[in-house]
Amino acid sequence: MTSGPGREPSKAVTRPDAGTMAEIAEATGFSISTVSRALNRPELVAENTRKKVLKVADELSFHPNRAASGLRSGSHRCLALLVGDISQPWYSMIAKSVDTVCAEHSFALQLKSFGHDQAKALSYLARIPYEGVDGIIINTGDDLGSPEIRAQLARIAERGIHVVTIGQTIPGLDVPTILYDDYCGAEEATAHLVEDWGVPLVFLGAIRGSVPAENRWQGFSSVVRRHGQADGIRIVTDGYDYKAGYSAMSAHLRVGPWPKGVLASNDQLAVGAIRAITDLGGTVGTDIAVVGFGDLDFAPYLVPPLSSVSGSVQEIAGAATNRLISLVKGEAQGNAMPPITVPRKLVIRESSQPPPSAGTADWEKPGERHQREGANP
Amino acid sequence: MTSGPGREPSKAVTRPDAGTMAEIAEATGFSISTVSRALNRPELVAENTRKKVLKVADELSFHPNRAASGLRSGSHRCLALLVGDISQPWYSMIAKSVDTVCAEHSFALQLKSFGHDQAKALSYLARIPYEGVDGIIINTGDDLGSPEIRAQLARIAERGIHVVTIGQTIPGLDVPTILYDDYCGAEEATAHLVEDWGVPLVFLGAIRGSVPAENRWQGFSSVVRRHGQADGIRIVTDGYDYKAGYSAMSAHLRVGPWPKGVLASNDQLAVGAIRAITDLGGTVGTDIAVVGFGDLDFAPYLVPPLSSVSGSVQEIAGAATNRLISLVKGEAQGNAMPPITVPRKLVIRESSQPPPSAGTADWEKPGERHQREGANP
DNA sequence: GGGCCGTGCGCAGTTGGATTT
DNA sequence: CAAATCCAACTGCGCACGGCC
Repeated sequence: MTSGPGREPSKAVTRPDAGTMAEIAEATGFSISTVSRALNRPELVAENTRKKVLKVADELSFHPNRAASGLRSGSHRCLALLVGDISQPWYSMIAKSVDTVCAEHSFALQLKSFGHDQAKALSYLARIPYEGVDGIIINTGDDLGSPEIRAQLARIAERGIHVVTIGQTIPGLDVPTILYDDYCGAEEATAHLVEDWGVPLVFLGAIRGSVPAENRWQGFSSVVRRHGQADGIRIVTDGYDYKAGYSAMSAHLRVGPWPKGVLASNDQLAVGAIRAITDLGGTVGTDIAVVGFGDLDFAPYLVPPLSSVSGSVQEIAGAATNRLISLVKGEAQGNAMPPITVPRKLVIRESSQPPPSAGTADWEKPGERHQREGANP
Repeated sequence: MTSGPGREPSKAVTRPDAGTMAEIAEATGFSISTVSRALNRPELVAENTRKKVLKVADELSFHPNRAASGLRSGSHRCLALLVGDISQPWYSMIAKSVDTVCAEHSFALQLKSFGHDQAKALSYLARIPYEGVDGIIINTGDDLGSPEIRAQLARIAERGIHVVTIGQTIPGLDVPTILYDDYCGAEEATAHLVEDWGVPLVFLGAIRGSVPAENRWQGFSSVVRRHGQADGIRIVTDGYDYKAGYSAMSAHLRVGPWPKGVLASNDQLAVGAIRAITDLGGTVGTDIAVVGFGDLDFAPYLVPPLSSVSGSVQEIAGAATNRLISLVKGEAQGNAMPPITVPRKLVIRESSQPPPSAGTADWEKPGERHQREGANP
């Protein structure tokens, strides 16, 4: 098989001309290590040689091989994003913002979507230490307090891989966290419903094990309680998608007196609820009010436009990513980062605008609605 | 600083007990290479030693370091997914399916969402050869035919990194592709509209440079032409989101006679269009029909439920990912993979169900609608 | 003398310390 | 001696070779 005195082993076959530091070294006459320093620590290299190296590097459109540089230095310039389910709008918006910030810092991003399946989350976490990842952002509504998850997270932290969470703290693990002020957001929305629509109200969505949903429920019930309604009514849904909202709401409406308003734990549930109400002959925004959480892109464009508790996704995801990158680069200490709480703000649209009885005139003219709407989609 | 005769260099500080092959070797008494063989090529190792190695590996919950093994072997067991915009439902559904298949094969997945920005796409592609990625799945409606993009793709292919595309072929680049039969899907939807609603009809969404949208437009106009309507009317939108559909549809409805029906290039545009029609006093499903493309999760739960041209995302994303993994593993040759075309199927809901004039009785009873609807959400 | 195993090198960089001017 | 550069070791793993029973 040996054919001639060629000095290359088997390399040229698989990846021709990989554009390595060795090539730059050969082209410039410097050693590989000088090339490396010229690129990474310019202050240690003479002005002139640095220029030469950079010039050749540019000509070869050289980028360092992530795997190789990470191997020795321990820094792979790569983050991981672990989310409940990337196909849900909320998580995909988070992913977009995280990806954007990563790209700005020329970090790569690994995606791990565990479909709200604890076992899958666990297996993803177990592999993290070997993935060549410097840090991980965790965002899910699911409860991460289980001993197995916490054990894996401890292992990860032990290996020097940094962790940042969005939306919930993990008991026993002291990592930077970005939170929404869901409690206050729910309070504001509930106050609006009580004042403009009255009681009873129902809360849609608090299944067990969801941390943000629990906060929203607490905010809701605190306001309801203040108005003499015990804790308020809680409709437990089987999941967080459109269908879950539809099913749970339908079931509730069929068996008892209708509430005056609904606060849903996210916009998908709200959409399902609106459909259920409509199906049963109700008119949302007239007979009954619906408010969602998240203020997804589609909220202003639904029929009727959906009121929702908004919050800047960019802000929350950007903050998380920037913090993680700071940690990874060693520019900051995790315990020196106070938790951030991002405010929520209620956006009122037709699905919960005060009913005709309490409202003003010109309410029926469709042309005008658009005017009002244009302001805050 | 040197305190005592400790024999470790500086390792223990940064990442204590990394769980390497060296540790397994030490624990079992075998050499590192034997451990490696026991794990990767069991047939070359004695039954007994293999068992011992596997046992210890399991106890240490050992996984090979991706960076290191990829460095030497050239296979990183990692794919990249390049999408137009991960925050759009379509792409996030694709991402979910791709992630799932990757996890099944214990491949990692890098996410690159370029926000429909050609420059960003280009910079992502330029870095691909250095990211430690074995292959890349490209899915976007944007036209990838530009010379710069094609040059980068050629470089990528040259490095032995495999490419698979979803939704469009790239001229001059012979890579496996999975397509939807958008042309036929549009034909079916348009035929339905013509027969049940009549003409004129409008097509919403064909901005320049979107390949699937172009196919949908062609399918639409071929049917319309057959009914003596020249090419049909095409409303060009400024993007693909809810807002674009709303703006374009509003503008169109204000200036001319209303069409009998609308075929939108995706469901987001359809939602925007429905809102525009409603705002201007129309009733979707009675005065005018709307059909979308994609059949997103929310379609059955909108008011009115949205007709849409569906197609299995799992099928398309799964096929693409499996093909790419086959290529990477060397189990197949790219040119031996015929293009797959996944069928589309029209799902009719209330937004385009035949109008009262042509329909039967009991059409107004809301309770009944749900019955009809329950069949196919 | 053919299974079984260890040695040594290479992958593409990074880094501490030695070497050169 | 200080600035600039180089040498050699090292990262975790895979593979060709060769040695040993």
